[in-house]
Amino acid sequence: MSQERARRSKRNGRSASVSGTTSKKRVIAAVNDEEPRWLTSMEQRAWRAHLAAHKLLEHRLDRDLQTFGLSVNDYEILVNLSESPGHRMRMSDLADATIQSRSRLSHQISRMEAAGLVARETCVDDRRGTFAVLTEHGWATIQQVAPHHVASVRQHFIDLLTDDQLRELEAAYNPVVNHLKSLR
Amino acid sequence: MSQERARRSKRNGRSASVSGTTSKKRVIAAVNDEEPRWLTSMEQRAWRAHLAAHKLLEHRLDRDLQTFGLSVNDYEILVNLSESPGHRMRMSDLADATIQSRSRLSHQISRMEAAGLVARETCVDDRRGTFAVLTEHGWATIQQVAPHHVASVRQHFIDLLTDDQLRELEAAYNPVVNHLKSLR
DNA sequence: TCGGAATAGTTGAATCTTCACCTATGTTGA
DNA sequence: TCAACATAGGTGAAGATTCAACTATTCCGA
Repeated sequence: MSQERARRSKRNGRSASVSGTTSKKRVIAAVNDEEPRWLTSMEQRAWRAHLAAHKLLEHRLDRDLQTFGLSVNDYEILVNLSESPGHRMRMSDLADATIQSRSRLSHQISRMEAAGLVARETCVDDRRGTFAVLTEHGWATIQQVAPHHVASVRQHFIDLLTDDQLRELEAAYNPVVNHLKSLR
Repeated sequence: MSQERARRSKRNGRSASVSGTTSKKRVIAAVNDEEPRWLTSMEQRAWRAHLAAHKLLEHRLDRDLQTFGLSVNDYEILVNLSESPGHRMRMSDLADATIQSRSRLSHQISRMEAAGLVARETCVDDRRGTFAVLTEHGWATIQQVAPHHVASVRQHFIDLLTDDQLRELEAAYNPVVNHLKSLR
């Protein structure tokens, strides 16, 4: 996803090879002490199925949303705002809810602002803060697009699974989500 | 993921509002005929768990790989090449295997070539073709990094699930993957 | 109450991805 | 056999994401 660190290293005159930071050495030691526990073929199939399904799904949903000039990221923002009181959220809360960096959200909101979907409002309680607020156009857009998006999600995902499978999937992922959120 | 279509529309002087292509009208008709089948709260929880888990996982794995100057995309390429006879694959096959566009792969391979991880070789059988080939450095890199990456995948995903859950997950996703691949 | 630390958010530059277009080679059928 | 078409891959520009650095405000302890 990002090769910036490597390039940065190069720019700084450090090679991308194994050596350098203390934390890296610690990580390496932790693994070098023992024989790697490679994935069994079953584990590998599950892991690769997850990766493939996600990539293909996101690509397909993006395609379907393109019809309306939206990306899945745009859609996610619109949904979050539309479900919030006053159709507004603090930037940080929105960044957390959509699992992305504040910087990325800031750029994204700027683009959506330019497209007339949202507006920024400064927060009176905490003058450092900013609200992202749904505009009329944003609200109209999400209402119009939502049925189509749900249809896509059903067609390409939900309706291909049984209720039991969906429940199992949720039960399986929740610990993963909690684990990873605790690391942030 | 991509707002390009929307912007392009704007550039072309067409609005991003609902109207325009024939295919769009068809899609809209298909949905407008009936009341949208909204997701049940169970379905929604499953869908959102999938999305959250994937985002968090990819972010974490990227972080862990950054230690070695690689992205998950780089890693995936290296794995595919290292598992192929002669440590080489045709560009198109590699693009299919990693589920990305040829253009994106081409840029990616150029960057990895610059980093000394892979090389391009022209194909003698089909002179339109190109092989991406693992270099010594690429091979050394994947061998060195793989144990750490597997440890990450285990720590943040595999080891948090039971064998049954993994099997169910694979069984659930395979139809989705097949469905979506058939659409491409 | 003052000054340092923490928090909220933005910005610019570098990198990565997407799209449309382009070249070169191979395939096919009239 | 040769013209039309299809396939393999690359390229440049525009858009999206990341990282580090920055401003402005708030918090908090001495």
